Formats: sequence, structure tokens, C-alpha cells
Amino acid sequence: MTDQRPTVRDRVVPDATVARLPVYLRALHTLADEGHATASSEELAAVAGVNSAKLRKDLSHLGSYGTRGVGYDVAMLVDQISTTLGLTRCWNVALVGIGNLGHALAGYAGFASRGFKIVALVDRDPDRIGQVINGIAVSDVDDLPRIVAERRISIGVLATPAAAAQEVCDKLVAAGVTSILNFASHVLSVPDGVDVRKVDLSIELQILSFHEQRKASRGAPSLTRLPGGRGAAGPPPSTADEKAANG
Amino acid sequence: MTDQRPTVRDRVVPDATVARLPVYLRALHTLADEGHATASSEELAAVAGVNSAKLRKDLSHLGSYGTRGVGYDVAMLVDQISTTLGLTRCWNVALVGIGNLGHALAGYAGFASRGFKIVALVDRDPDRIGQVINGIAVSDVDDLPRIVAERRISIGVLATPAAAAQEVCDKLVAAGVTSILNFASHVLSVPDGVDVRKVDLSIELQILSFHEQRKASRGAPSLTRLPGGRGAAGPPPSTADEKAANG
DNA sequence: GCGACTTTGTGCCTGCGTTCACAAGTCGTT
DNA sequence: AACGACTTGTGAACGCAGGCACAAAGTCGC
Repeated sequence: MTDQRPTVRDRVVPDATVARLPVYLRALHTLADEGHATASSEELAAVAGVNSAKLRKDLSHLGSYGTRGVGYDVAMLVDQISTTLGLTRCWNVALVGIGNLGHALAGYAGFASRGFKIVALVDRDPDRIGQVINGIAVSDVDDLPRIVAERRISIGVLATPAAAAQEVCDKLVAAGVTSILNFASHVLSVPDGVDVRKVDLSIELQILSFHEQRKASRGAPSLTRLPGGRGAAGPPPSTADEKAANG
Repeated sequence: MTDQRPTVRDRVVPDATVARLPVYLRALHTLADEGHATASSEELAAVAGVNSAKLRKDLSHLGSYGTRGVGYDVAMLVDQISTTLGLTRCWNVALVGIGNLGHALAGYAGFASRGFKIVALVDRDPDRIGQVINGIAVSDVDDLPRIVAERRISIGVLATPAAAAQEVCDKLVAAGVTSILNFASHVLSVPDGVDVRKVDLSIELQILSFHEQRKASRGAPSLTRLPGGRGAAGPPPSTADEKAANG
């Protein structure tokens, strides 16, 4: 991690900022759809659910193009963020593990929306291999090296059972995949140069459980009785994601 | 958020720690299955993919029960973490939005595994209402108040399209739900006292895209050619999640 | 052309999270 | 009983992230 030293003149974008850029991007699209040609950091921050100072600082990291007194040009900012995130090109994705979840992901529209294209479905089960889903035939996991090379795949999505995750992950990496989105409940270990992000239902639920228990044991056990909640107590309408977001 | 002040003698567990406890719990189960009665912080940390010092400090926050010179009693630690996370009881969950993803979630085994039970499926579409999935009939979203009260639901899972997310979220909150797991690509705003966690495919992919682009533009464009990767370079086998984890 | 107003970009401070390194404590062996 | 090997728990240092507040910079109206 110190290995990947950022040259001084290099454009350094903090991880925390990178994690928020997609949110800003979505907010910008929302504003664009509403007809805004420009947006102030205040407006944009409200839609994105963050502090406006944080938003400005985030944008400043990518050499911001705001105009003082006016705000940000929505279209230009969309371009700027898209470029930074690498969304101006299309990324080919392999989806491995066509079970319950994998099947749903294969049909998930959100993939295509921002330049991600599932170009390969992969499984180990002979019964599933050959099956066609959304116009793509399921391939054998052992064909990964060829498939990854031929279809220029750089991102793999892992939706296998936990027990198979590490093995499949190794195969993906060996085949040349350098980014993995892991849905399996298993901590993957990968060589340097490969990025892994994990999405884990079970963990999220357990975190909610912790807070839920805390609420129950704390002050008001009758909290669930109040339909409107005792909410909106504080002056700022405080979007909850600030304290609850994954980042 | 300052509202929720932790009394000094209160057991304070930092958010970052809470987010890792589920990972430790899973690691402990793995070790238990392998026959370990005790585990050192080093072993446990390796399985969980974190630094051992961090693990020890995390465990110390919940009044740790390790024994110097020996390690941690696996069974006891499982109990300890389970209790802290509130997993000794069963949480009833409502799943709202029975589309592509919702359908998959309804059949997801991972829910039940740790005390979460889907006791209600909810949708707005009349065509889906009444349909039975995994033994549960899909209810009308307008029946939420009754359903939440009768079935003692405290956690809601949102799997609706983004456009409907805020409206449904409001209904969940009004019905008494105090924790929400949001799969929709929309920033929810909720009153104080309600926790929201979001899981967003699209965001995760875009973050990967950022790093992928960086890798491509940086030093070695031939990185994908090296099957073994230039990995395992550093002495510590560095599980990638340290730099890539959602936390 | 000028003044008042708006909004950005950022310096500074504060607090949290991570990591190192070590003292304190426990067990097994001699 | 004493010693050495091992492991936990934590004090301290460091770095990152968040937020306030303000100067710089630009726009709009007259």
C-alpha cells in the first residue's frame, strides 16, 4: 500500500472520495433530468446526501471545474467524474456462479447502465453449462483463461457459494482478471495488483442487528410504537447515510 | 448523531469494529469446524484477513475474554460476539420489492443462517401480490403497518426500483421499521433513530473501474500477461481486503 | 464600470482508526 | 519454584477524513 506511492504531480484521489463519486454522478443525472444546467454544491450535496463542504473538497481533488458565484456545470461535471472513474469506456465483466443470486445478477439492468457489460457467464455445474441466459451461454469455469483473453475481460463478479470462492477467485486471477466483486461470504486473498471489493448481505444485516439491539436496550422500548418516530428531532434533516453508509 | 452520546461507562464499540465483528464471527466458525478449541489473534486474524493488532483491539472493546499465552476460546468468543451483535435472538425481516433481485433474495439461504428470518414479502404490483415464494405470500405494500406490527418486524430490506425507494422507505418507517437495508440506487433520507445501510452494485463496480483504469494507465500495461501476477511481493501475504474492503 | 451578492476552493483543526511496540500475564518444563 | 516461550491488552504515534469558516473569484443589477 505504501508501494503504490502517488507521484506528487499525480492526481491523487482519496479512497473515500472515489467511493462517493458514483453517488455524485447519480445525483448529477437526477438534476440533469430535472432540467438543471448548473448546480451549486449545496444543491448537489443535498441530492447526494452529503455535506456540501465535503462535496466541494471531493470535487476539488479531480481538478474541479466549478464557477464561483454560479456553481458547477452539470454536463461538464458528469464528464469529469465519468472520466475519472473510467466510465467513458465499456468494461467487460465475467459473472461466475450462476446460482440463485448469479441468475438475478445476470438479469440486473443496473450493470449495463454505466458501461459495464456482462460478456461471460461461468459455472462449474455441467447442468448449468450451455444454458442460455439473457442471450449469453453459460461456460465452463475451466475455459476462463480463453474466455477472459478473447473477450477482454478485466472485471469478475463472484457469486459462488463461499466454499468455492477462493478457488474460483484464483482461476479468475490466473486468467488475467484484475478486479473482483465478491458476493460470497468468504475473505479472498489475492496477489498485489488485484482489487477486491466485497458485498455481503449477511454482514450488513448483522451490523443492523447490532444497532437494533442497542436501540431496544437503550432508552425507549416504546420507540416502535411511535408511527412518525421521534424523528426529525434535529434541525438538520440529516440524511442517515452519513452515519450508516458503507464507506 | 451527537445526540446518541455514549455514557462513559457504556460499552463503546466503534463503528469500524462493529463492521468487522461479523467477519470475525465467520472466521471463528471456520476455525471451530476445523476443530480448533482455541485460537490466537494471529491465527484468527489470518482467517479474517485483518491485522492481528487490529483484531485484538477490536475484541478488547467488547471486554475481551482472551487468555495470555494461549489465545481466545473459540466457543466463548462466538458467544461473546453473537451477544454483542444481537444474534442470540431471531430478527424478523420484511423484504420489499419482489422483482428480479428481490426474488433472489427471498431464496437466499444466507438470511436464515444467522438468525434473520424473512417473515414478509411485500410488493406494490397487483400481479405479484398473492404469489407464494418459499412458502410466504406476497402482501400489498399498503398492508405494511399491520404486517410489521403483527409479525414484529424491525428490519426492512428494500429491493425496489430506485424511483420507488424513498416512498417505500417512508412507509416502512411509518409502519415501525427502524433498520433498513437498501439495495436501491437511491440515497434514502430517514428520521433520526432509523438506521440505513446501502448495498449498491453499481457503486462497487464504478470503484473497481476507477482502480482498473488507474492500473491500465499506470506503469505496466503488460500486467495482465503475468499469470501469477507480480503479487506476493511484500513479506506479508496481504489479504487484499485491507485496502479494498468496504469499510 | 462598480458594488453587492453568491459560491467555490481550501487552510486549519479536531477526532477516529490503524499500527507499532512493549509491559503484563499465562502456561509448560525442568 | 523458577525460567523461558508465548500471547494478550494497550499506550502512543501517525495518518486520514470530516467539517468549519473565510478569502478569493466570479456574476448580476444598475
